[in-house]
Amino acid sequence: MKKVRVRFAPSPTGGLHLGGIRTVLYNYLFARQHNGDFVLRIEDTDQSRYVPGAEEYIFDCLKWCGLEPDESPLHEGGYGPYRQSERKELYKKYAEQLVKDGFAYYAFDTPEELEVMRHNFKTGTNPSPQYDHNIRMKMRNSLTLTDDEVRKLVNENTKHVIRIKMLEGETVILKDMIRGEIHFDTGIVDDKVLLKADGMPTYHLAVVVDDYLMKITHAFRGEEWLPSAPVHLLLWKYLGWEKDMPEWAHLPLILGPNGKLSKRDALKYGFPVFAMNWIDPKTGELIEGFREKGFLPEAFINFLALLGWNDGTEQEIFTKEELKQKFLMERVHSGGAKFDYEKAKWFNHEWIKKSEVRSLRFEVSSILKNKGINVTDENHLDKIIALVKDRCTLLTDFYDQSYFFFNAPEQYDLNAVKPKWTGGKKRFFESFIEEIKAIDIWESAFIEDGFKKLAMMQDIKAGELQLPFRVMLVGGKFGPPVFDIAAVLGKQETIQRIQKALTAFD
RNA sequence: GGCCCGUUCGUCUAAGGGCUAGGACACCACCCUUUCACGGUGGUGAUACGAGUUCGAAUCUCGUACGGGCUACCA
Repeated sequence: MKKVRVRFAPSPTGGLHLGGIRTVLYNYLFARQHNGDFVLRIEDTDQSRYVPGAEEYIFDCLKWCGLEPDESPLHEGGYGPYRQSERKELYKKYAEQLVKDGFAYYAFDTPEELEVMRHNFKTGTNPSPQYDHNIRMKMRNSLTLTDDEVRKLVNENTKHVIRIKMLEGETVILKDMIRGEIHFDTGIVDDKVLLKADGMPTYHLAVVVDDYLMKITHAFRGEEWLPSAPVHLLLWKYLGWEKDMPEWAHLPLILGPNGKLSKRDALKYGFPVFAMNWIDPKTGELIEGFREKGFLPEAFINFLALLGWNDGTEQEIFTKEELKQKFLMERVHSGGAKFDYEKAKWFNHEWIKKSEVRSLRFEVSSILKNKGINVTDENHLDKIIALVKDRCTLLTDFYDQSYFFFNAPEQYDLNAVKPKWTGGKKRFFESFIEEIKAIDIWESAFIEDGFKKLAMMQDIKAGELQLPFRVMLVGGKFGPPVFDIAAVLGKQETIQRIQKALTAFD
């Protein structure tokens, strides 16, 4: 049996968005499930749109998600090079072969001539005429020119492309793992350019040649490729490689509020669409990524996997290991799924709650550090994380939920305290300071016990004292249970904060 | 316009001819908690429409409507 090999082929022209990463994810899961290879190939043949640094960015994203490929420009396997620009000659060879075998032809039409053609043939019922069997005999190509003319043009280095010659009246059948059989009439597909005038291949040629040469067994890509699938199928056939053709699966699209999810949606609706921060090279705009927004990679992978797939049970929280075991391409939906940021946040919340304290240490301390809080005592930090993690939806929430452990309040929510503040309550806290000094075991339950006993002795409801106590410790009506806060703060700090607040309350 | 794909609560989805169409997010109410959350209990809410096949249709077939994608020397 053939070893499973899947590939992902990003183009370094933009950020890696949700749909792209989900495609990587499904590729990755499938490969790992079958002990196969996961190959990353870079589609950089469109030099005009190439963004320097985008390749590194893609690798960083994959690393953060834990979806690193076995073979790529960075981890060479036996089928390199892995950048299409470095395989230029290869594609040319096969394109020429197709011409020789009569499956493709040279076309000398200039962009301007194509423009004229589209304009002239445009009608009410056909707003976008294609370069197809209907009009190719009206254009300048090796089918309409004589052999001598063609030879002359080629020898003079006239700019030309190679186009596939799509037949008329044939039916191509695509077998898709998700969608079943799809029938296409070859006559309705245009004569796609295979090799561009600059000698670079288009996606159509490259994907077929690379998949063959790299021995790819399964090709998973987005649904937007479905309409050009017949071209690829025919190419496999024309090149004589039909028996090696991979199995196909066209993944449903991830939709935004209106249509295919785009970076516009990110800007407009304020949710991330990229794994990591991405700076638009054209506008210089920063588009925030899931990582920077405060997502755990485990949560990110989890909700992405569930956007278009489920295992048939009611389980929603999956580890990568579980996904690897349970993922089934046949259970991927055929309909597109709208991205719901609220649900994505819920997944993150679940993952933060589920995470061990020690696995959050690094992220939390760097978030605090960014806000100017340097954590020195790891033990102290662990206690804080344990206390507040259930209240954090995003990692960045850790700052709002815990800054008061590191800095005594400068201001107090006096409106919450003043109206009910009495001399009796003031005396209570003065004596509570003494009570605290006598507490041997500084733990939440003992502090609470001492607090309540003292309140009872002074004939004040303990409940009425808790809010002032809270405001004394953190400055306002927020935070975890107040005695837990005191316990984490420590005896000395608690006393100091009460004293400081007592003067502020007068 | 043509071609292709799709359509179950607002959103993600389960149910592959047979209980009252199930779960999750969001929303609402109550409980817990003298902060805010977490948590718990409950609630509102869906098979796009029309035919056909069948004892029986969300499920199969056809049509319509709607949504999406493609229609580049971009991927």
